[in-house]
Amino acid sequence: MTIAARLLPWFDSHGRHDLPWQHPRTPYRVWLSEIMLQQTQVSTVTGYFDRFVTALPDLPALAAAPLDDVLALWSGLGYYARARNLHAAAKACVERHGGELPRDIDALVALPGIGRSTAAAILSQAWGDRHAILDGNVKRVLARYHGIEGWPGTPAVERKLWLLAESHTADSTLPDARLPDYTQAQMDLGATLCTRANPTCLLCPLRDDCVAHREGRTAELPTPRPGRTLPQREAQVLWLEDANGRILLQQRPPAGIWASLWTLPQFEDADTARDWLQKNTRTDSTTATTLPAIAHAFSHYKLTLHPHRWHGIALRDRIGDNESLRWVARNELTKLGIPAPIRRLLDS
DNA sequence: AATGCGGGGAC
DNA sequence: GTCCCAGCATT
Repeated sequence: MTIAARLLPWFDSHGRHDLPWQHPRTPYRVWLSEIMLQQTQVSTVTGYFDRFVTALPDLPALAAAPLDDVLALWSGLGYYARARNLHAAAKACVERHGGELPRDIDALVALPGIGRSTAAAILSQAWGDRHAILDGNVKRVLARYHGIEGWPGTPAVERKLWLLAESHTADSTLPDARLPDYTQAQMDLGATLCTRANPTCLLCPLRDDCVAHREGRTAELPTPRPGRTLPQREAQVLWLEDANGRILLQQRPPAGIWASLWTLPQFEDADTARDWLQKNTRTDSTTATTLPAIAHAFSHYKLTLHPHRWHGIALRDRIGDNESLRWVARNELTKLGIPAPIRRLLDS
């Protein structure tokens, strides 16, 4: 029996049919959900999704919104390039595609933030077009089902998996009308049964034909990523408040970590922070409180933040040579894109 | 082909 | 603590 033949009946009774983007399942909502779900789990996304579509219910609304609004709606979700690309893609659709997402794989991939798998997921779910997806779930399912060796992050292994995914999607017994369900079913299987740790093979519709299950190797496949030790970095952050309780925020550079987001002024070491403070503020009659350090992990390094809080700060008249500093009232913080650990700190 | 890019859930 | 998640863009 084919994968689709086993998967579809399982999906009908055990798949997820109540995800927010399934009702209604419009191209815009499918697209937004796919972008939010890149490297992000469903449980994390649902709250952000509802808030986002309430604020920006369709593609033209997204295209017309200021980027700052989009980043504020994204604040805390991570990988902020997704939000910038989403916004840019919406604008491109208004200019080039009449305000709608194109129903074409190449036109979709040409949009920023949409790669091969995301384009396929949009086309198959929104329109029922026959395209294979290859996300983390499908990679894990196929690596086990076929007993594919090697870390799926390597191009050679990924090539293999794409070919397998395409051959299963080409199944002639898989009706056109069921492409949205087949696509969803693959992800549901990976997310609910064929999980990374402790998969529930007992309930799996594919287990009779699964190489990893047959050979007792589900714990070894897919091959894990080679280990890395993450470098450790430190930074000082200044939490400055003026006499009115407003907080001084600084917009980060357009590239790099937390690009274009608003954070507390951040420095590599205490000396640099002190110099900046003396040059740009009048701190004569104030004293600092040093707050507990904050540990934060990125995918490629660890960062320890050392916050220092000052009250009653006034800036000197001539302040630096850029426009990236802004006094922000506490109740205005929700309107800005602020990294999660900084927002947590300010809310504490 | 390798690296940069967040935040949190699961263990 | 570690690992990795509905990946893509850049180099």
